[in-house]
Amino acid sequence: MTLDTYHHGNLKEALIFAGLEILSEKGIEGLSLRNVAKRIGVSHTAPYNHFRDKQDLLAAISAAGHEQFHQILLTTFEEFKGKPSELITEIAWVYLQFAMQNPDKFKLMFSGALEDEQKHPDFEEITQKTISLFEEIIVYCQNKGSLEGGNVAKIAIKLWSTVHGFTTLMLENQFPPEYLKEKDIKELLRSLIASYGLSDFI
Amino acid sequence: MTLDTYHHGNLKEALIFAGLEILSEKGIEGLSLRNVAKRIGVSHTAPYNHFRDKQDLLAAISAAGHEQFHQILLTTFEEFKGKPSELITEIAWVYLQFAMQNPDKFKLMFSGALEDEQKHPDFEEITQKTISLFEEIIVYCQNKGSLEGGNVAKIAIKLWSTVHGFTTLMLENQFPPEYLKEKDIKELLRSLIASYGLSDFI
DNA sequence: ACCTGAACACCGTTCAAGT
DNA sequence: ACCTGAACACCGTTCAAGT
Repeated sequence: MTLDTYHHGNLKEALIFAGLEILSEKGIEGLSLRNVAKRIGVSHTAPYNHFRDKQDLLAAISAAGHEQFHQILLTTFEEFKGKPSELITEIAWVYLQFAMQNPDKFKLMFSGALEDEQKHPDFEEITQKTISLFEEIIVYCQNKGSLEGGNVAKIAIKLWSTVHGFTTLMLENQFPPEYLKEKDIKELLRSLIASYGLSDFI
Repeated sequence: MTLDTYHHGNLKEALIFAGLEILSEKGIEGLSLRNVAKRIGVSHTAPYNHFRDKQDLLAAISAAGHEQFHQILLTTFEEFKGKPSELITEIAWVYLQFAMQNPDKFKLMFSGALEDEQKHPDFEEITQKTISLFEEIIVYCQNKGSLEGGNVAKIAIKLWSTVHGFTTLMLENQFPPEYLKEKDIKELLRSLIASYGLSDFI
């Protein structure tokens, strides 16, 4: 109606940000195109000027989540470079924490709401960047002697599978209560990945 | 209209079966209450006589999937009791295969489309049965010396996390292509869980 | 007890129209 | 180039009504 709703300027970024808000407030079920449009006071068809369809908006929101996730991992890497024997455990710990603190964001990022990911280059790029960071951390730990040697891809698959599996099973409440009674979760995580050859200890 | 659509008899089972069909044909996105009702020629409100809401139908469909999954695991256990050193690998292999062959069924079963699972006793029961089977297999392998000793719950968490993580990451195409170029997947799975102390080999 | 049809408040998407 | 509003085909859910 009035001019300030017109030519919003950075409508695209506003839509992504609103999407992240709705995601944490109402979950992935409550995230609709009409919802995010209404939140920033724009017609429900306006998003189509910036996104091909809902999938395209979801990919952008997911990519924003991956940017945040990558930043957290990078910070943890820098922080624990001096303690290589604790580094992998710490990475696993922030992985789990990110998922528990942002459950719906994490689900959107990793569980396949995105069907044709290759169609969204921004998403592909940040995802590849995180995988490269994972590999960098693995090689760093190998050189410091706190992780078994050998093929990096194979160790990446092992560690990532273990941590991701534990995280998703925790997130979806699949573990029976008696599995989690014993110790604190961080200690459990540490023992999970201890099998992968932490040769020297603290 | 005519009498044969009336008093369908076993409408509840028919709805669950139709749901499983739609799930494998059109995926989880294409599974709606109106959809499954239409498939068996009943009004779109008829399901409400047998299910509280859509969640309740989804829980029943998921439970049916878990029944099938449990049967597969049980068969594999019986089949490989004579080869304890291969048993865990074989269980992991059918776990992965079930997921790859029934992707949307697997996602419905494990990724949290069900929110309040404790409200669905059938679902809870079959899920607990499968976990008990897992534990039974672990203890069997421990006694045969093909798996490390120690707390069963902890080993269950380890193995399940690894296999489930690998499976979901495979399912969602999260691994970059170069991770999977090397060898065949079953060999990769075997090496993934080899760290968990397969003391004697074939 | 079990099923139907109208009704309501939501969706994603397309399209002609406005600036 | 960017935004709007009507329109269409779908949803889940409720409710009065039928047998």
